[in-house]
Amino acid sequence: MTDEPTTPASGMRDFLPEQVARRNHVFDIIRDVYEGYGFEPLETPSMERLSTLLGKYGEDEKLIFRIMKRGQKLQRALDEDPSEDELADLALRYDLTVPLARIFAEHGNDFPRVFKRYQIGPVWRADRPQKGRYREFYQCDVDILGSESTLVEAEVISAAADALERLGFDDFRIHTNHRKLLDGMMEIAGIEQEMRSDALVAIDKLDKIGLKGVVDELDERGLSDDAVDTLMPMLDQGAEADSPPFDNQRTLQAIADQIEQTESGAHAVSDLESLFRVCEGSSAGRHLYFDPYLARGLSYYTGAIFEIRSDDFPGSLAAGGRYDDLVGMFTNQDVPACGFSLGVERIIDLMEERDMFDIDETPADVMVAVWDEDFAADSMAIARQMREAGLRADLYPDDDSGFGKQFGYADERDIPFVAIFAPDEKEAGCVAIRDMDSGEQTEVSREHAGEETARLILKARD
RNA sequence: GUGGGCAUAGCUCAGUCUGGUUAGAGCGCCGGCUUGUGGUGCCGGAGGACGCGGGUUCAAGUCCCGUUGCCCACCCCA
Repeated sequence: MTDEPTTPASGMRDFLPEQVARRNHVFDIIRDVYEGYGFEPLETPSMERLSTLLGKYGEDEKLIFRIMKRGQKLQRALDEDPSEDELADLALRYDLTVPLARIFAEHGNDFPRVFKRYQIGPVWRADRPQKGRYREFYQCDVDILGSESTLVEAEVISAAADALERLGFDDFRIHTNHRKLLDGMMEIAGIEQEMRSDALVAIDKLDKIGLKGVVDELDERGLSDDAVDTLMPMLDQGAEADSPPFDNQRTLQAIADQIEQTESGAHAVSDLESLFRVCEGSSAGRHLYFDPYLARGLSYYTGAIFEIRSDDFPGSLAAGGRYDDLVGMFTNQDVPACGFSLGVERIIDLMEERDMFDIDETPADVMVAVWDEDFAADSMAIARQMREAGLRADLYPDDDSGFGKQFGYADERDIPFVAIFAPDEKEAGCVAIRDMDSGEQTEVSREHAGEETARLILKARD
């Protein structure tokens, strides 16, 4: 006995078989939907060079899990009063988007002119854990590189909306805004460039701290009263009821007149108009909610931005947007890009809370019992016949237990049938198949035990 | 990085405020009733130096200080 901890490291989780089954169920549906849109799978390593990740995320960079240099390099670094970043040369990936930009910069010529990819995998953030927030969590990303059309925005949010609907969600909103719209507003309000990201953070909090809260926070962050007085009414023209049906076009028009005097504002209005129009034909359409207060923290977004929210969950279930300059940070070429990421952990948490899982978690279709040591080879042979007939067959893992114990084991694992081959059955040349639900036993021939059992089970399921 | 809450059996928790004989419950686990047959029932059993360290006291699971871990909130984010 030692006092070594047995819980996973902070913010990390173990998954028991039942949980894995549920998670896989969710991943399977999402993958199926994404592939249905023609997205191709792409995988990148869990670790990246630290320099690849630095400078892409803004403030959040401090949450990147750094990996220390090793051996002599570490010694050398230690010798010269190093900063945290000088001690590390690698890092766990912080999201799936920046690695995508890197791989596109490397392999761009190998991809089609417009490249649609999806990726499902874990990412790591050194955040303090909290409800719906983990240090290791899966993201399910779709991204389209190489097109400036708003059709691309429409595709990625539709894929996400379809996936959510397939998982059983209905009451979610896709909050939509545009970085350039916010830029235009801030320009009109005379907010200098270096204040703008601060302003965005405050604006983004509307749903949490309310209108007055936003005004106070803008004030605290050092914006002039003039700027705040100009900015807030513009934002507020966009305020509409946050339940469907949403009249996004009208909301946009209310803002457009003023905002179109700036170049970026005009660009944003035209983008959003086009997006709203295109989406009318998509599954995202009825969920789309133009929200001028949506800002988003990540610094790489350049155009439309999105966040999916449900009233039952604090924070967002999914997020994304256009990031036309990210690939350019790795190579000279300009590659327009837009992506969307489902926060599956939060989706799964919410599904657990709402008891939305309804899946068959049985680990096997049938368990083959073992009478004694002398019958063990026969039991193995029967299990093999069952598997060859396409059944998931489990073999009782011991040869000296009574049937009572063996049935208990099958019952505990929710295995619906038990196959029995003991002296009586051997005598009769049969295998007894016990229905664990009813207790009824049916005999199948020893020779064709596989197919006959498969038929029997199939029939019982109807 | 900041604030708050919690830590007692394998699990979920009572007991702590108002210190005092062998620390409880439910569930789970093991055995028996049931030597070719489970689930339900009845009977029995195992399992805890009360997170860790120190202090106060005749006496600490209970009060005080520290520490670690987890959870929740803030910041920020999927």
